[in-house]
Amino acid sequence: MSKTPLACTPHDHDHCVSHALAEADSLCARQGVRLTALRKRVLELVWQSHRPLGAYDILAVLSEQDGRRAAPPTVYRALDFLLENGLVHRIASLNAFIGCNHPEHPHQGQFLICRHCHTAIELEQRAIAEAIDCAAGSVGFAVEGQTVEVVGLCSNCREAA
Amino acid sequence: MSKTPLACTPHDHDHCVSHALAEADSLCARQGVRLTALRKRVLELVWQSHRPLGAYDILAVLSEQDGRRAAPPTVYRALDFLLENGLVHRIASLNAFIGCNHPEHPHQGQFLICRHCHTAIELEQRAIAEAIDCAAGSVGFAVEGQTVEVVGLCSNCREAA
DNA sequence: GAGGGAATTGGTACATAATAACGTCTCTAC
DNA sequence: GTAGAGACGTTATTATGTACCAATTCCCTC
Repeated sequence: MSKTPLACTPHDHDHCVSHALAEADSLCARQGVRLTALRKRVLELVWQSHRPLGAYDILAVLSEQDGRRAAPPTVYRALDFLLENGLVHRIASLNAFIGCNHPEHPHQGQFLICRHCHTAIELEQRAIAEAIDCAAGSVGFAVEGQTVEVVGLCSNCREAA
Repeated sequence: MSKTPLACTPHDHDHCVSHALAEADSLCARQGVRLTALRKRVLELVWQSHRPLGAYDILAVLSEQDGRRAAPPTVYRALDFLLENGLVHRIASLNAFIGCNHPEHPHQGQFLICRHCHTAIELEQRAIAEAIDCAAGSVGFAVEGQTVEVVGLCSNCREAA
């Protein structure tokens, strides 16, 4: 995992991570579910990375940096919890996870993934979701979940190229 | 792999598979690429299944039914070829492959995947693609590839439920 | 504070998905 | 017919994800 240049300054980023963690805390409290130390740490790692993070990347940090004796199920359980409670999203095309920008309301985001810097931007465009619902409805299909993942070049990397 | 009830009669289905294979033949001839026996067989297997088929499912058929000594790379190479030439699509959320309905022109379909019967329906809605392009464009993101995979209940399974 | 049940985590083993690397064969153009 | 490219066989390995059971922790009740 090489470090990616961050879009915001380190200070901004730290702030935004701690904000996300605080919001997760209050959200879990309201839902009556437990954001344990392990789960919080996994959430922090996912948020600290601007690029989607693989389960085994998380596992490596827990083992090597935190000195925790962790095996795959430990990480996947934490990720399952975070997914269920809308705190992270899974990017199917990358087998990776990313922090959710709007955990306060249930939704399924759309993602723009830069093939160069690997940053993922979360969108939440009703127009996209509606176009899908409409097309599905016209063939009698009842939508339950949408996966929208777009690969390309982000504006920064376009300029650099 | 349990058999799924087919949307069309077996005869129709056989017809549609052989039609797809014939079209693939002529398409490859036009492109100057070789649709070898192995590649054609893999394409046939993918087409015969209404549900997306995993690489290892294909591998099992090649080994057990065809008696061919096949290992994973054999299957993945054939699938790579078929993907490159637009003859099959990959469903990222299922790690599986499905025959392309419109191989004659390059495109990336959208897929409706029934969680009950596991059938996948390919859409090709410009409205969806355009909604995505538009949203991406507004943040300066240059789209190169779209993954749209929708899970839910198909009309047959809704009625049955 | 003690007991008990549920939730959480630790840990092993395994299942599934995909690729690397190298050798051999086959097809085709010349 | 032969050289070169492309296709396939083969072995090994990496990457991703899950089943299962044991040990621990948390929280509620008494």
